Amino acid sequence: MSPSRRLTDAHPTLATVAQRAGVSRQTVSNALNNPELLRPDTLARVQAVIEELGYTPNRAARQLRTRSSHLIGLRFEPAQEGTSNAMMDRFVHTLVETTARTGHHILLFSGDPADPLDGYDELLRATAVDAFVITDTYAGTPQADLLRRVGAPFVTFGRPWDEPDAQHPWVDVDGACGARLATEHLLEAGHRRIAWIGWEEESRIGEDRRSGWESAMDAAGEDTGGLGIRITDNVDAARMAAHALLEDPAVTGFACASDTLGIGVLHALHERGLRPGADVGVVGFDDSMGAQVAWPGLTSVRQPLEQVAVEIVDLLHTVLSLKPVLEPARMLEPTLVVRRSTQRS
Amino acid sequence: MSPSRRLTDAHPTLATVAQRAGVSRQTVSNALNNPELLRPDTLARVQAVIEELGYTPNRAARQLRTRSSHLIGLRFEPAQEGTSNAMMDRFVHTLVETTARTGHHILLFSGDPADPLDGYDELLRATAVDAFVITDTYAGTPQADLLRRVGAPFVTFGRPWDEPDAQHPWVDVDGACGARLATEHLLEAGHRRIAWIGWEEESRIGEDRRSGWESAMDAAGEDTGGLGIRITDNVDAARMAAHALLEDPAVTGFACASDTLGIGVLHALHERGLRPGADVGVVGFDDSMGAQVAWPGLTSVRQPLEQVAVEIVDLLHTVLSLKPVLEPARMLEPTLVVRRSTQRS
DNA sequence: ATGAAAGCGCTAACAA
DNA sequence: TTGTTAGCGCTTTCAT
Repeated sequence: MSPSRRLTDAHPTLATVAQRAGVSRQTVSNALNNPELLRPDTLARVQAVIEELGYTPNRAARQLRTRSSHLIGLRFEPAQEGTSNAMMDRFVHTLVETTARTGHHILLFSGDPADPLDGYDELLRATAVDAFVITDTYAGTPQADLLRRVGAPFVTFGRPWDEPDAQHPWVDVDGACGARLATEHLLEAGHRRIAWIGWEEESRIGEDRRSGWESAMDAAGEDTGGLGIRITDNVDAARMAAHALLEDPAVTGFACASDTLGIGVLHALHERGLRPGADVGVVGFDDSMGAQVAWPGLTSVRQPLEQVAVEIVDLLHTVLSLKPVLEPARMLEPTLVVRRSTQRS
Repeated sequence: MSPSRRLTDAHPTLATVAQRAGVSRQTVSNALNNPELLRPDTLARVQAVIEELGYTPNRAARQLRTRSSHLIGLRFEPAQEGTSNAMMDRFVHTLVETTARTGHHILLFSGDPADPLDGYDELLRATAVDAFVITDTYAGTPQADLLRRVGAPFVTFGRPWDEPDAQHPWVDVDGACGARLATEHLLEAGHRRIAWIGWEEESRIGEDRRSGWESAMDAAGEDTGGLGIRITDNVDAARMAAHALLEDPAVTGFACASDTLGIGVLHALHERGLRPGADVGVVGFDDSMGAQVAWPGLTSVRQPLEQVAVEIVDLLHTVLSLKPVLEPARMLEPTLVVRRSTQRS
């Protein structure tokens, strides 16, 4: 058995490479960061030694010198309103992959859930990260205010609800558009009295989505009176709300603010012996695992999370390069994933 | 509007604090790292200045000097076999919180999915991380071999299937125990012929779980012939497998390797007009969102992911402190979350 | 108990 | 095109 080695052992440095290649340390540094400055043969020689020794620049030293850690901070919360865990996973994965393309990594940190600002300042003062991605913007954007104040680069996933003309870069998904898509889809299937089951009024995301339902109904000349319900995000609450609404046999469509709510409606239909799709159309929101496995399949609005991540990284690079941000606000459109809960046949 | 400031501006350093407090830089450093060396009044004075200036030591400089980044590397994959996205989320969150308590952060990196080793070596050579947490151990542990070879500290979530006496520290959840729990629960509810719907034979995790079903059935004196099915992890495959098994009316129980499979069984019952719980008992695995929202509620085996994370961090600290690891292999037991799919009433 | 000196590995600025 | 010098902010060692 070979002796256990510590991480620190035997790491070649610039000096090792330089000596071996018969050049100065600076030349090796240039070979890495400004290869066009070297004569081709010198470059080749240096690169060969780098390869041979398996040399990788020490991050700490580089960071100390350049004041750039190539680390992007992301405060990692448990499930958030409007963003189920699995959604975060899709988002974060693309974020990791996309930032990796420019040698950046994601640094996860935690913070007191009661204090949306917790954690940011310390990482900043320690110069541990170059920038932040902020995801919990649904309750205002105090983090954005803080970071703007201290001049730290950041991009948010989520628009600044309370300050529509805040100048910071953000990417968001148009929830109203998603709900409109859902409602129009139900209208096309022949449903007229389409109910909305959404979240409490305090939820900005919830109200935004609801507005999409309203506008689609208005455009179709349908009355929404008594059809818009606000409840907590919970299967049973939705089940009971659906039962109440279904007392009126004219109600044959449900657009919901989440898959959880949509599944609650499905349960109510089941209990009433109504057939999802054939008798009553139901659309959820988020295209979560629940929507995929629910019986008989729940049509749902899917957010382009991968694209959100890509756009965020793009904005991040612009911000970090100190270039002016041409399009600091980017709204992406969700799509509808059709399953049997809205199919008549 | 205040002028935009770069991250680098105006960060106080040791020297700033020292000057302000009228001591040497060294004394400030000691105030931070060896406060017991200072006279109480000096310490108080220095701490006051640190507080006043909002000083936080520069990570890069400290890392360069101490060769410790306080960063833990975690390769972030999309959904993995046996670990749904939402599960990873629960696990990672606790990991972030627990490591934070000792000033560590999680660094996410990606790697070529086809190469389980991709990414590790580079971070190691750059001395970017102090240690790794490895989660994708279901297909062997080549990463562990690599890291052991180069002497890098790490802990795996998942036992070394192919090398049962590998000496590296790991934490895992006893899947056989979980399946046994599920099967015994069904037996207690009065079911005798209990089928197993699991994954393909190549899956170590799948075979481990299956063995728990077998041992529980054996202990109860029940024959398992023809009752153990191996399919891909997919609702429809499970639905069809369940239909086939239900041709034998004596089959009234299903233990499954995942919630997806359990939900497939629920769909089959529904199509046959059988009542989950009352007529046929079904148990899933993972306690995912699907199990919670499935109609009428799917009993499921829940992994103690939070505890897994805590144990991993504990092992990590031991390894990083170069102390001998007393209990390098830790097997945790899952629990059963009972819902209506196994309730007779 | 406190201070001075040295150096971790790198790159920016300048000199050759 | 390449080499020399200096210094990023910190901690370790040794002297006081």
